[in-house]
Amino acid sequence: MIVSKDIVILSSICYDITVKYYTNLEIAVLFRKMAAAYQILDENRFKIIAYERAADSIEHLTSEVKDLWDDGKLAEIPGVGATIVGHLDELFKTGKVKHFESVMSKVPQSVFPLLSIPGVGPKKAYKLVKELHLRNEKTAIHDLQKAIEKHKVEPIEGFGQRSEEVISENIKTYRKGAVKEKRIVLSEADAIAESVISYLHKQKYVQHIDVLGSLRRRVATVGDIDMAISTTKPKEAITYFCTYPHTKIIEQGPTGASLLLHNGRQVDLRVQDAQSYGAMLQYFTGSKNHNIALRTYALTKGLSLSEYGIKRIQNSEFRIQNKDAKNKDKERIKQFSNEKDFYKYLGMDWIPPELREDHGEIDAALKHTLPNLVNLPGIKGDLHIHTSFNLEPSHDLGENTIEEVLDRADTLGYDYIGISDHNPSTGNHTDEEIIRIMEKRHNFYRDHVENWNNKYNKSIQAFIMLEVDIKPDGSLALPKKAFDSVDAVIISVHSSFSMSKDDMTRRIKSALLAHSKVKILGHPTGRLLGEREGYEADWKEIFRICKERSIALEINASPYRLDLTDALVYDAVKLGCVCSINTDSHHVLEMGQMKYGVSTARRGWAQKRDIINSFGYNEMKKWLMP
DNA sequence: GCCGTTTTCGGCCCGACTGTTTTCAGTCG
Repeated sequence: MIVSKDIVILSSICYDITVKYYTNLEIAVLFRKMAAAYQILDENRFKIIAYERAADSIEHLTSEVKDLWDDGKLAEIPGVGATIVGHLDELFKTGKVKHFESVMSKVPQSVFPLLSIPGVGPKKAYKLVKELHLRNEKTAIHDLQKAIEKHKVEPIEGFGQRSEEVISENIKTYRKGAVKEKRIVLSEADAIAESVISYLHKQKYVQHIDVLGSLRRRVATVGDIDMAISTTKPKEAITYFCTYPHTKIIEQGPTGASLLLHNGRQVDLRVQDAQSYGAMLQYFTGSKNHNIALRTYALTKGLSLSEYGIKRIQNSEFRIQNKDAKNKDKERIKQFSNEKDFYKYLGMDWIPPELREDHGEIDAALKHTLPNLVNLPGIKGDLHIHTSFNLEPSHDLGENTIEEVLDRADTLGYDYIGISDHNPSTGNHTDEEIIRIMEKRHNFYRDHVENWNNKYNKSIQAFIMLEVDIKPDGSLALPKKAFDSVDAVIISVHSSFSMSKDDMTRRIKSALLAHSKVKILGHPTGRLLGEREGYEADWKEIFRICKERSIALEINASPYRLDLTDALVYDAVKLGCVCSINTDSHHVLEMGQMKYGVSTARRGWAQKRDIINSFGYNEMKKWLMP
């Protein structure tokens, strides 16, 4: 979950520097700084929450706030009301917000870097800055460490010997870079989770194990790995969990424990008995915003939700009176052994974890209009596979032969595949050479696929496709005549990523219109998780053309890409576009990564009808080669 | 400061843990 911690990652973006263009992330950071400042100034806590909400919501937006401002649509952002619209207006017009400046002037800037230390929030940071006279924003953490060495923190009111030690330790953790900033991709998180799960399964008193949090929701990147078990022996289970190889026990209590593993990842375990396991799953799956929305709704029905179950409340006064009568409350709590019943009790359908982001799923669950999401068994083929056939491309060849690819497709139960090697390099060949290579390739695949099917008495169909580069000017890196040797093509950007939004939009648009055999736009945003942000483009415009020309948007299933992103899948599907979930495999093992693309599609509310490779072969052929 | 599922005022999610405390504040998820 996003907390004020990432304020410091961008500490170079000082609020008072006047810049003309603010990115969403910069605005989110600015708002979180405002929330922290308000906390220090003891402002109304709901105002603080409002700024944090607005920051979250802006950070996860698919369009740029600046563009919404241009279109006068700022108020459509959830959590952004009249006041913040006014502030953003001022920010975009003048590069600053007078009200923010006046608030910031009351708070020493050196508190903000301290917020990146785990366990240090705005209040503690402020106290430390004030008592220790930490005036320099750039050296604040270093200066704090020095003060700790001289034991100057211990005597400060509200601190003590133990907190001095803890802060010192946490500064070291932060310095090592072990703190949250580095999220990992789903496949890595899966591997860690599987290892812990098999370790826990060795104990017979462990009944159920489930992965929770962002990993269960299949978010593209994961911070902590959350899991839950139901057991008859909670105490033993937690003690046993803490024997899993680790560098540090971060926390250990009667309801769970957190470990820091050798690889720097944190694993949180929650423990519950079987009767309340459903409520626990629901609660720790999140997202935070989904749970807040769900609880807000429940309150209107006089119900209060927690990880233990659901209890009836009369009014808020009653709640306060009963705060100390906790045990009594627990007796009256309605327990749920599974999630379905939990949601049912609230009058709604069970919500698939991938949808739990407070994007309208609660409303849909109440009205019984949740989408029937696409799933892995519904996938009939993979249209983006590279083989080792050497057509002298400008990018990587695949590592396996067409036969090995067909073997694997058979194992995966596919009806068809698309062979989509990179186009022959244009620099090293004349057009005539490329046309000859492409003809040779076509015959090669036709013969080899037929032979393979005859040999094994199978009937896997292969579309002979190609992944063609979109050149910087928007033309395609394949001579017109060479299109005769393919059934259809995927077009992708593989170079010149840093272009202006307008230029990139023009480039992609012209490539989409370049040839009638263009049927798929490959990894549309070009992002590489943890390495490269996707480029910007006018997606609405691109989606519009794709819909018009019957071109699918690829959901590239590589866990390092997941591109289209979930949020853009949502937009695309809503506009009536179709998508194609492809693995872009360069090795047959990667063909197993289809599940990551499927979960991304599900997070984008995609149904079977929105995904072309859930079509059977005949329908697919009709769509791909009209 | 937001928002309307009790709709333009009066609410706003809930609990665990930690450390410094003797009933609570701060932080976290």
